[in-house]
Amino acid sequence: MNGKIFRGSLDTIVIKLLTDNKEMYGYEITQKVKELTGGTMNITEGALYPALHKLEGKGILETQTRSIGNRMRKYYSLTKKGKKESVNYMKEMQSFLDQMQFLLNGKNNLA
Amino acid sequence: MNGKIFRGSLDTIVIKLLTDNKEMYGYEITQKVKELTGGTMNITEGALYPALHKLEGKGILETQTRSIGNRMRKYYSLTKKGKKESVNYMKEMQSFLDQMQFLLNGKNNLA
DNA sequence: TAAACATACCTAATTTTCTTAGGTATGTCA
DNA sequence: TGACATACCTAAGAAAATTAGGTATGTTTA
Repeated sequence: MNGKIFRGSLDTIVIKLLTDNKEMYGYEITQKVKELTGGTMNITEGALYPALHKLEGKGILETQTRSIGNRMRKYYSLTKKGKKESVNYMKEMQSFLDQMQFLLNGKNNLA
Repeated sequence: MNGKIFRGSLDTIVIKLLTDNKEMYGYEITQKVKELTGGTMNITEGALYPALHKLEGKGILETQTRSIGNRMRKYYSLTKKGKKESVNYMKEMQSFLDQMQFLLNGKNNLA
């Protein structure tokens, strides 16, 4: 993913998108993130596909492969477990965002 | 660093602290972050020292070693180059925080 | 109609950045 | 004196990315 800072946030992005959209396929996810961020964030396929496989292996995502014409698409959706755990992913990310925002904007040199 | 999500943000945290505090030594940085975040973020020394050495190698930080009694402290501060580049580090992090906040809170499924 | 580009999946080698688990040495406090 | 804090460090391994491919179909354009 470009923007450089992301390491660790890809899983959370995927899970959030699948919370909002029920099911999505890999390529669709890359396009959606590009669209939502006005091109600022770009998920590379080399990062995304292994991440999807990992989340499936963990039982957080499940897949359903469908043929669209002559093309095949692998749709990902949250499992029951994934829906439960998504809350923790969001909380952890929000906590990080808050702490980081505080470190950047807080008046850190008052002492 | 604990919290799991941070990968990539350590450099920015260090540079921000050195923007506010002129000069700090390694151990002081770990304590300061713990203090500022109420113990939520903990920078491990195994992550910090290599990061400091890397930033020094890049010409972003410079060091001055001082003896405090029989103890030695290695003080880090921003170089001229480091001060210039710090702006970009902050901008990039802020942009990430904004985008991420939007992805988490934005109404992503209106379409 | 052939070339280029978009869609759609994937992997492997390498790099970056972290965790874990040490090591060394001095200072302080119970 | 033994534990804990201060203060520096490194090395092995894991995790998650980048980079650079590969395969195949569908669409657009020169």
